[in-house]
Amino acid sequence: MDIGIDDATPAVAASQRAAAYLRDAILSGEIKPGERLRQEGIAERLGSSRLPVREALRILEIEGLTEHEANKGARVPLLGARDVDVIYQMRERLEPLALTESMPRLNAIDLERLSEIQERIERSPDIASFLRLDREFHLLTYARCDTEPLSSTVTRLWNSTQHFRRIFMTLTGPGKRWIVNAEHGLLLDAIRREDAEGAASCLQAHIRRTRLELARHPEVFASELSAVE
Amino acid sequence: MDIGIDDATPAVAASQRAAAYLRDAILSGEIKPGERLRQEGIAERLGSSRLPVREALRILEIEGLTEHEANKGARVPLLGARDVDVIYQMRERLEPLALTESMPRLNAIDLERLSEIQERIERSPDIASFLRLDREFHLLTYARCDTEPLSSTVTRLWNSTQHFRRIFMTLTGPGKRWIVNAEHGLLLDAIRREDAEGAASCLQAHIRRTRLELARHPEVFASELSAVE
DNA sequence: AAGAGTCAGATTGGATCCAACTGGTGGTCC
DNA sequence: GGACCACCAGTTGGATCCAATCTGACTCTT
Repeated sequence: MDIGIDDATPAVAASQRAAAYLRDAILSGEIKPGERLRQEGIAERLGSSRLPVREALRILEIEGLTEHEANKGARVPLLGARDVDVIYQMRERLEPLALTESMPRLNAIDLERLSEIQERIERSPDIASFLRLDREFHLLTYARCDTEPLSSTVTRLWNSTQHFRRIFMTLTGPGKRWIVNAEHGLLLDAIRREDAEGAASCLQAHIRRTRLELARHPEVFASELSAVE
Repeated sequence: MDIGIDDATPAVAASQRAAAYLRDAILSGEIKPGERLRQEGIAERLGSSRLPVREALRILEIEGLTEHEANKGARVPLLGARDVDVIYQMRERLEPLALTESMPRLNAIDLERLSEIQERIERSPDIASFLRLDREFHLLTYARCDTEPLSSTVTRLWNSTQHFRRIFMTLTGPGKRWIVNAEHGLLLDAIRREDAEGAASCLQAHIRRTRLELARHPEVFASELSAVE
C-alpha cells in the first residue's frame, strides 16, 4: 500500500529519534556537561510520551553521553582535569589497537573518503566543522575494526572528550591546526602504504601530543565550574 | 511510623533487583551466550511488570552483559575467538593503567582484604569459587582508580570474558592454577612495595600469558556453536 | 535572626493497556 | 509441485495513569 514517498521520518522508532536528537544536542555543545535532562521537557519537544525518552537516555548512557542516578534522573557527566587526562591515556593505548585491527580491512572507497575528508579538514572554515570532520576522519580509520567492545569503547572515549576539544580549540585559536593537518597527513600516508606499525605509532604520537598540550591549559577545565550553576 | 525492621528487600528499586538477578544469572553461566532474554518471562519470575525488566536489560547492556536489537529484544552477546583475543589485548593495555591510577590510593584495609582473598583463592575448592575470587581480587586492585570511563570499561571487559574463563578452566582442569597463584603473589608483593612500575608489568605479563594460552585452545570457542541453536 | 522540621510542587519509577513489528504456517494460484 | 502472499500467534515498543521519591521554600521555634 504505502508506496508513497516517505513523509519526514516515519520508519525510525521514537526512542531512536529521541536518542539521535539528544546525541546531536550534547555533541554540538547545545547541552553542556553537568546539565540535567528532564524527561518531560524532552518528550514534549519531540511530541512523544516520556517512555521513549527514558529508553533514549539509557542508550546515551551506553555511549557515555549521559549518566544516571536513581530517582534523580540523567545528567551529562561533568569531568575534571584528571578524568580527561586518563581518558587520553586510554585513547593512546586503545586507538592504535583499533587502527591495527581496522587497517587491513579498509577498502578503496574508505581510502578515497579519508583523502576527501582530510582535504575538507584543511579548508574547514570554523571550529564546529573542523571538530565534526576531525571526528569523522579518525572514526572512519577505525570503522572496519568490527569487534566489540573495542569499537564502542573508542566511540565512548571520543564522546566523553568532545566538549573539551571544542573549548580547547576556542581558547587556543586556529594557530595549532597546521600541526594536526601534518599529523593526519603522516597517518594517512602510513595507512596508504599499509604500514600498520608506522600508522599505529603515528597515531599514538598524535594523541600523546594532544594530551600533553591539553595538560598545559588548565583553563579549559576551570571554565567548567560555571556549568554546575 | 515505619521504624520497623526492614522486611526482606523493600528499599531497592525493582529495576535494580531485576538487573542484579540477571547479572548474576549471566555471570554464573546459568544464562549462556547467544541466549535470548524474553521480557515477559523474567518479569513473571520477579513478580513485576515488564517495564523494570526493560530498564534492567539496558543497564546490563551498559555493563556489556547483553546486546539489544530493535523490535527483536535482548541477547547475551556471542563472541568469537578473534573478539576474545582483542578483548584480552584491551585488558593488557588498560588494566595496568587502572592499576597505576588505583595503587597510590589503596589503603591498609584494601591490602588486608587482598591478602585474605589471595589465601582463599589458593584454597578454593571448585572452579566457580576460584573464578569468583579471582575476579574479586583483580577488581579490588582497581577499586580506587575512581575515574570514568576507565573503571566501567575494565569491568565490562571482565564481564565479557567471564564465560570463556569458566570454559577454559573446565577444559584444562586445575593443573595451571599454581601459575596463577604465583603471578598473583608477585603482583601483590609489588603492590605492597608500592612499586607501581613493577606491579604494572607483572599484571601485563599475567594477562598476556593468559591470552596466549587461550589462543592455543580453540576448542574453548568451538563449543560455542551449539549455543546458537 | 538562624536553624530545623514540614509540606507542596516537580520529577522519576512502575503498572496496565494498546499498537507495531517479527517469524513462521498454511493456502492458493500459476 | 513450487513460489508467493495473506494471516496469526508471540514479542517488543509506546501511551497513559498512578505511586514513590526528591527539591526547595516556608514556617515555627528558640
